[in-house]
Amino acid sequence: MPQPTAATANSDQPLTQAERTARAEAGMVEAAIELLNTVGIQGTTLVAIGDKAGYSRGLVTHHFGSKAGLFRAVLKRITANWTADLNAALGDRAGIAAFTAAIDAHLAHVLRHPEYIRAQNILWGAALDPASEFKPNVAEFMRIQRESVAAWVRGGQESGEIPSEINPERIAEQYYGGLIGINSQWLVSPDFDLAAAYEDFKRNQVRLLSAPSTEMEPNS
Amino acid sequence: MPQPTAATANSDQPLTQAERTARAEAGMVEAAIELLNTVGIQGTTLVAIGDKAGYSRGLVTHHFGSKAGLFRAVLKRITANWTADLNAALGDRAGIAAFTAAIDAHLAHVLRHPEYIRAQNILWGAALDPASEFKPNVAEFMRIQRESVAAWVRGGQESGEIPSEINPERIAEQYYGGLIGINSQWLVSPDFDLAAAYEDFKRNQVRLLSAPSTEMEPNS
DNA sequence: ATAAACTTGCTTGTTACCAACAAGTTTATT
DNA sequence: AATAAACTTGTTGGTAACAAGCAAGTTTAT
Repeated sequence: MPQPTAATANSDQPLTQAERTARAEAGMVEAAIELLNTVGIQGTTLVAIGDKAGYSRGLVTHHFGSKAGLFRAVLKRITANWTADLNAALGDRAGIAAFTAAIDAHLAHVLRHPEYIRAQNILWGAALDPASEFKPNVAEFMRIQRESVAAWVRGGQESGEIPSEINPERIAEQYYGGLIGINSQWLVSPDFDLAAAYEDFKRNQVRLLSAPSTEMEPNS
Repeated sequence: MPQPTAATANSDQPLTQAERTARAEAGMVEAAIELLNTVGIQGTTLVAIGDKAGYSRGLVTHHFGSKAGLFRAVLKRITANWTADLNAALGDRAGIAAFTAAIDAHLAHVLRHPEYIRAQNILWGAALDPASEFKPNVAEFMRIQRESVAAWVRGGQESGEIPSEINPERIAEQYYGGLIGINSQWLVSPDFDLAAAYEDFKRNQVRLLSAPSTEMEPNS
C-alpha cells in the first residue's frame, strides 16, 4: 500500500500555508477517490482517509466541514476533469457531430479514468437518498450538463441537420439518462460490455437526431 | 405519526408462530420503505425500524440477519410488486406493443407507488458501492429484466415487425439504462417532468425498434 | 534584523450514535 | 409441563462530529 506522501514529501523547503492547504486538500480528495473505488462509501472513513493521505482523522472535518463536504470536493474535482476532456474533444462542434464526439470522449474518459467515473457514480447513487447533503450539487451539475446538450441540439436545428420538431430539453434528458443508466449497469454487473453499450448508444442517438425517413427523401 | 400497529393489532386471538413471523417481517419491510423515503439510508436505523413497526431494535437482525438482509427483502418485495403489475399490463403482448405497454405500465406504477420506486432506486444507488452486500441481487434482477426485454425484441423479429439486424441484448441494455437514467434524474431533481420524459422515451424506443432509414457515418 | 503577537494547519480527547452479537424473557406449540 | 420459537435488552467495537490544544507559518513593532 502506497503510504503517506503528501505531508512528508519534499520537506527540504518549508511550505507556505497556501501550499500546505492545497497539498492536504488534494491529498485527501485523492485518498477519498481511491477508497471509494476499493472499500466503498462505508469504508471511506475519516480514519482511512487520514491514513492514506498521511494526515490525522481530524483534518477532513477541519478543511471540508464534514465528510459530505469532502465528497462535494471530490465531485467538483471529477467534474472539472471531465469538463476539460469534453471541451477538448468537442472543439467547436455542434449538432450530431457534437453528440458522437461527446459519446466517444466519454467512453475514452471512462476507460482512461475508471476510478473517477466509479467514484462519481457511487456518490451520485448516494445522492438519491432523501437525506443526501450533496444532492443539490448533483442536481445542479446534471442541469448544467443537460443545458449543454440542449445547445448542441439547437445548433443542429439552426443548420437544418436536426429536425425542428425535436425538443432539445427532452433530448438532453434522454441523453443524460442513457449515459447514467449504462454506467449504472456497468458498475453493478462486472461482465457488462461497456464499449458495446456506448457504440449502440451512439448509433441510436444519431438515428433519433436525424430526420425520419418518411419526411426527408432518403438517399437509397 | 402513526405508531406501532403490527404487534398490537387484533390481539383477541393468539397468533400462530408463522403468522407472527409473517406479520413482523412485513411490518419491518414496510417500515423500512417508509423510512428510506423520509430519512434515507442513514436514517433508516434498526431503532427507527423497530419503533415504526412496533418492535424492538433487535428483531431485524433476528429475522433478516443484518440490515443488508432486510434491504434485500425490501428489494424482493418491491420487485415482486412491480413484476405482477408488469405481467398484468403485458398480457401476451410481444414486440413493440410490449415495449409501449411496459413503459406506460412503469409510469403508472411510479405514479401509483412512488415510495416503492424511490426506495428501490435508493437501494440500487447504494448497490453501486463496491462493498455493497446486495449488489449481486441487483445485478441478477437487472439481468432477468433485460432478458425479458430481449424476448420482446425476438418476438417482434419473428413476426417481422422489428428488423432482424437489431441486437436484442443491446436493446435491452439501452432500454433498461434509459429507465434507470430517467428515474435517477427525477429522484435528484424535484422539478423533473417524469411523465414527459417517459412519453419521449416511449416515442424514441418505438422509433429505434421500427425499420430504419439508415444513414450511418463511420465516425472516429 | 529580531522577537513578540497573531493566524492557520493539524492532532487528539471526547461524545453521541449505530450495527451486530449474545444472553435473557415472553409467547406459542406439543 | 417441556420445548422451541419469537422477541427484548445488555454489551461491544466502530463511526462522525465537535472542541480543545499544539505546532508551524506569517505579520507587526521595535
